[in-house]
Amino acid sequence: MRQTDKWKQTHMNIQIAATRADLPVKTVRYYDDIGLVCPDRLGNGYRDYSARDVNILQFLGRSRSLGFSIEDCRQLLSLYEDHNRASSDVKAIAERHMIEIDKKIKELKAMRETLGNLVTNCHGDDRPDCPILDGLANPDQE
Amino acid sequence: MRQTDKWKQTHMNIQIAATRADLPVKTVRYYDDIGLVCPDRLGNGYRDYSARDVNILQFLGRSRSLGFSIEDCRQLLSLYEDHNRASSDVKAIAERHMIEIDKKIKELKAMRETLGNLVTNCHGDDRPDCPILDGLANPDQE
DNA sequence: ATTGACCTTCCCCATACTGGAGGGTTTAAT
DNA sequence: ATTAAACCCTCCAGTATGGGGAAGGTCAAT
Repeated sequence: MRQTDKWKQTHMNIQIAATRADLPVKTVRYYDDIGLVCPDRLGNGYRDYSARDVNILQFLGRSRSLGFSIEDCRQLLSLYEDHNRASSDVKAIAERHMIEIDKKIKELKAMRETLGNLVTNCHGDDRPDCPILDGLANPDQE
Repeated sequence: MRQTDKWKQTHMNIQIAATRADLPVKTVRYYDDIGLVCPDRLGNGYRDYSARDVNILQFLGRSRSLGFSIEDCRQLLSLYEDHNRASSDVKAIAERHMIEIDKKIKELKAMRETLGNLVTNCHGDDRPDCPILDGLANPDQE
């Protein structure tokens, strides 16, 4: 049986699990190292991922792609697995993260605007005078 | 003479230089380590910053605050000091950086929207059912 | 038996600093 | 003159999230 035919197995090596979760093998190994997803081990020392492990890896992949930190993910995961959780706890984490994202967007937009002004004013030819450098050297000059 | 009265000196210790450039002392020392701003040294080994060094530190602070990487800053600095530069070289760096910023803004906005939808749908009370966790577990479900 | 594709651990690398330990120097006050 | 505070120095380790690669064990197919 080839590795790539093992789609219906419930136990698999790291590469198959990583492929199913759409994550790099290195990342999956890292998540084991830091105690996020620690699969069973086979007699030869190989990691042995279950279908449930893969589910959790996918959950992590999606959480990370939404920008949650590893520590946020750890909390979300623990809530995910706690069927007595309060949804307000989840919402609090997500809202806190949303505020962070909004803050970053705002910062980037401010940078982008300043930079855009400088770039617009720079003719960008062979001559040395450059409003971008002038602006970086002294932002208060007009 | 107190340190804080040394505003008119053209040679100063690291703390005064850092204060003038509005940068942490640690950062200024780091910029020396990586060869960005390497001041003279006094007989006792202390760094001795000139007014010109402070200018450059300010230039760096502003460039960094616009999100330029240290390596970008190194190039901008070298152009800043090269009076035969072509402004097009500066503009190219700035435009490349602007594209990066635009990309990040776009990514963050996408995250923010997805997250906003999840948060909006979560009632956020004591009950365990939670659209946020559901969305993270399976993003394709409605 | 061998080859190639797996798997393992371990260590270094990246960004741009930040914190702290351990120790020398200068300044101000006594 | 002494002492304490406030400087300064270098070096090491850590942050977050993995990526790259070496050295070596295992497995499947030829």
